Amino acid sequence: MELSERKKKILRAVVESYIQTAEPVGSKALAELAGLKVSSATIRNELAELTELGYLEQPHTSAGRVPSPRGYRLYVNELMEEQRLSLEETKQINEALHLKMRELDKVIDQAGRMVSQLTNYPAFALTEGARRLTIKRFDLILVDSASFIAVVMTDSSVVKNKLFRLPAELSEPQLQLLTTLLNTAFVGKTLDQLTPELMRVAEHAAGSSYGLISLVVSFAMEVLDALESGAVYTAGASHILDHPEYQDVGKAQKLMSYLSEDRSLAQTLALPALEGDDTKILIGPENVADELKDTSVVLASYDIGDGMKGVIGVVGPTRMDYAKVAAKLSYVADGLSKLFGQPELPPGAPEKEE
Amino acid sequence: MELSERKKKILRAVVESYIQTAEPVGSKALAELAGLKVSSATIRNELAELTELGYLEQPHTSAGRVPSPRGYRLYVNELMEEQRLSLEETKQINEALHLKMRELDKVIDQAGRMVSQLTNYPAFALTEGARRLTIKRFDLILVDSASFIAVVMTDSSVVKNKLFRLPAELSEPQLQLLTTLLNTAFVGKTLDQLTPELMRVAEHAAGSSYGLISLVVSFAMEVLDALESGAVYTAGASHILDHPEYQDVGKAQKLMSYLSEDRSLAQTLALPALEGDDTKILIGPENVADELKDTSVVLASYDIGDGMKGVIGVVGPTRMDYAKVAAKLSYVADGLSKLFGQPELPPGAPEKEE
DNA sequence: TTTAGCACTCAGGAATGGCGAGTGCTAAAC
DNA sequence: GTTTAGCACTCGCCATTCCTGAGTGCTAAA
Repeated sequence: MELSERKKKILRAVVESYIQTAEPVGSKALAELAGLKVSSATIRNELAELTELGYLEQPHTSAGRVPSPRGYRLYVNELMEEQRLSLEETKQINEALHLKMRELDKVIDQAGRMVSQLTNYPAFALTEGARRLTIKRFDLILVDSASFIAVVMTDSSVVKNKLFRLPAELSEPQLQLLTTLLNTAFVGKTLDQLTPELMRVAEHAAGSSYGLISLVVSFAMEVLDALESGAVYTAGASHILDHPEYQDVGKAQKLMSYLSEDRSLAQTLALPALEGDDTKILIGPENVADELKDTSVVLASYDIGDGMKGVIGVVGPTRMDYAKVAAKLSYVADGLSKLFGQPELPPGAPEKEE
Repeated sequence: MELSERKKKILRAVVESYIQTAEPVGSKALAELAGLKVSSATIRNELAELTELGYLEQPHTSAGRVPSPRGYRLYVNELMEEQRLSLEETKQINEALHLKMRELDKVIDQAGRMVSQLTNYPAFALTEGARRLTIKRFDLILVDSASFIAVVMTDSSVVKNKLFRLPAELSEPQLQLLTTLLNTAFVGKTLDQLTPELMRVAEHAAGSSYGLISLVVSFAMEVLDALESGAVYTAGASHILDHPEYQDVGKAQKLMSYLSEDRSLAQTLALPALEGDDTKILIGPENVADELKDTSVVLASYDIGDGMKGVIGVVGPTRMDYAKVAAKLSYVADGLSKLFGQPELPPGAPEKEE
């Protein structure tokens, strides 16, 4: 059954007022607020029906009404107006995203922090790890006679490095030899294929090199493993204390400790978000995780190129300003996608804006 | 005036009991607990004197005693027994430190998290940034015909990289030329010396290369800047909610927001800690920062080689288990120093244990 | 110097009562 | 049929009061 226009209008007013004040809203306040030219009594009747239909709840008999999860759902689906960000906000976001050294993990971490700051809710960002990666190239750079840096590049174009200090001297030619050896024996192999036997063979070919091959390959394996298993960043957990629903320290603590468990976050939240393309909103009991049953989550996914995806999201009380949060979040997610897709333009070249 | 043995014994018992229970401790409980063969009345007299001397405080007339900051100070200086870590704990710490890819920032971040988890207090770790750094070497690696990776190495042997995507093709010889150019013109220069003019000259010498020189040098400048200004990592802020002194959400929030301000953390806490070598304990009002006046901080410094230092620390209520925290913290700090000083041993080589 | 005894203090919890916001229902008005 | 005014009723919140018990300081005896 479709709700009458007036009921919708009232429901919307209840939700928006409650989002602002965190106080149950009564018939009298609504009569003034909702732009309807009816008395509080009429509104009371409507409220009673909306309550019966399950869109509103009453904390106790003599209190005003509060939206139920179902009420929020209806609001989000049908009544909420898409929020446009101000020019200033978009500018701010763009700048923040383009700033700083652009290493994959740094940017994503940064984006999470930014979203948290922007919305005043805790935020998280995660990258999916799924595809089997391989090493595309090894480089060894001599630092001084007793140390060198190994640079490995994966086929997803991520580069990681590590400094190795040696117990003995090493010459440039030796290093060259090692490099060639590494590049012929280990490039293009997945994690499983980098077997101990393979290492032993290569080690043998290298002659007396203090087991350097194994060291570098182990490092490469660590890199592959870390990338394939994805990463989780959280930021701004302390923001939950800003909101009156978490005056109860126990509640706040529960949510916080949930947020700091990277693994459960990834598993219970990443899955639903990666399916659709759009922004997703999960309201209270719609969440799978028990810890989030009275919490809402707004999610947006982004592309990091190469077919891989990530999710960025915000957690807050069900009384969350969904319109604003969703707008900001999806703008940031789009920004991330573009960032990873777009070629690096030299400063002189014409820039594309939209 | 030196305190009598008995007074010390009582003070110590008060501190330790209060650390455990967070409840003011009364004369009767002390009579049983403190291993003294005197009655509660005697203890009352002693307590009264200790209170007069400023080592204890009374929340209100009819409550037990609580250590004052001065009491804690005496406890820390003279009465506290150094805590030895269990073998299991040291093992756990060592493993955690040696795990994972060993990039400077990752390790330090990791160490902070570990300390927080180990102590159940919020922790932070920061690296000092002071010395003027220079770039020691540039490497450009072709990824495919339209992108390359720039690898820069500083004279402190830190390596950072960034992927550049180009709007046009680029060949291996071109890249070689650029590399040589970069290495002759910009190596050994400090941040200030990397002037726009210098860049323009080099750009000219490179001919038509889409302003790539500037791009790479800008990146190098970002790297230098980031390294010179140091970094701050915080972890486990949510742990403050575990402790009853922060049942008051307002207090918790204040401390949390202080902890998330990297800058003030670095300035007000780093300075005192970097002077001495040992573990430092700052109790309540001994802290410079107003936000920490009723909070204690335990600090330990570590070496990251090359004359540079860092600080790792823990924040908690004055009722903190100083002995345990200090032990763990200094163990981790030592571990870090060793980690950065020690050569990388190949797996076959004999390992030194202590 | 230590101890037992005792009157005193005061925070914290339970019990009480008034207040007011908000409701549901009824009956009249549109 | 819908809307409105009126009114009795409910119940959370707040302030007040009272009571209890832990812990104290003081005094006088051991």
